[in-house]
Amino acid sequence: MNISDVAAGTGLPAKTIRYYEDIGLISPARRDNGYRDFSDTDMHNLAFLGRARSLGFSIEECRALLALYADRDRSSAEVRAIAQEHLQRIEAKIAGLVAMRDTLAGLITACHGDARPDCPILADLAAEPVGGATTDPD
Amino acid sequence: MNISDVAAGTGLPAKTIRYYEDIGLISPARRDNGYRDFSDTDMHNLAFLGRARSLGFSIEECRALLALYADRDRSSAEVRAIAQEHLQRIEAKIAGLVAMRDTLAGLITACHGDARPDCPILADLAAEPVGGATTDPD
DNA sequence: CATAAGGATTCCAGTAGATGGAAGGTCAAG
DNA sequence: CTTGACCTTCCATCTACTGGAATCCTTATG
Repeated sequence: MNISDVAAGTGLPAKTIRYYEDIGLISPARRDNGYRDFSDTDMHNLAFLGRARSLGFSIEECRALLALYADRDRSSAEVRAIAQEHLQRIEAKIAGLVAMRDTLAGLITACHGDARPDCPILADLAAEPVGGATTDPD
Repeated sequence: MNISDVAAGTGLPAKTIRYYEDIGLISPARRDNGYRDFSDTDMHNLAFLGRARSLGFSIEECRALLALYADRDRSSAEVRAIAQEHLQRIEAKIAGLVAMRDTLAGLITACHGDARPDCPILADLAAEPVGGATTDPD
């Protein structure tokens, strides 16, 4: 198969597929004319990579998962550990974003958003470390 | 003030402060010896930037917000628009991550995670477009 | 056979937002 | 004068691609 077939089959851009070869995630055969010649396995692995990436696994995690996938003697515990760690990072990211969202949503609600310059959003961003607490902590 | 004072005062690494100067977010004065000489305003602006960044605003949004902050004739509507747009991107990101998390959490729950190679996580990543439809499309 | 379109190839550069490190100038203390 | 802490610039690196240029290969058509 040519790269465009694989691109169509996996949904990955040809550029990305070449990149994945560059960084050693796949190693498709070459024809005499220099064209890559993808096997069904290559295609399958690329689809695997596409799905893993869409779940947010990093390239290095994808590399590890692909190796485990190829290893018939793997333990499911190894795979689970990678996924678990990734899940925790996602949870952390969600928590961070939710905190951002809540703050931001509060500020947006507080801002009248008209022609006047008065703006709680800027006021908050500009906020000096509050006078009250610093003046009389005890 | 020297850069390390501002770093301590804002919580931003000196490297980041230099970087912000590089990209034109701030332009501190220079002393004869070449050292940057930060004013209170510089410090204030850097703190502003730090807070805006921590709310997830992009550098370009920060630049816009800083300009609006400096503009006494701004309309709060402009600020609100930037924040609103940013909020929507955050919401979208959260939604994407929550979808990832749910899928991943489901797979992790399904995986026994022991010494056996059998693993629903890999099985899902490897999933071919289901056999049923492809075998008999007509 | 010439040619032109459409794929394929490689390689270089750029994206966001820093961060690490090397090489070297400066300053204050002893 | 030396030591060590601080400052400077510049270049490289990170993630995961993506865009574009220049060139080569294939296939169809006149």
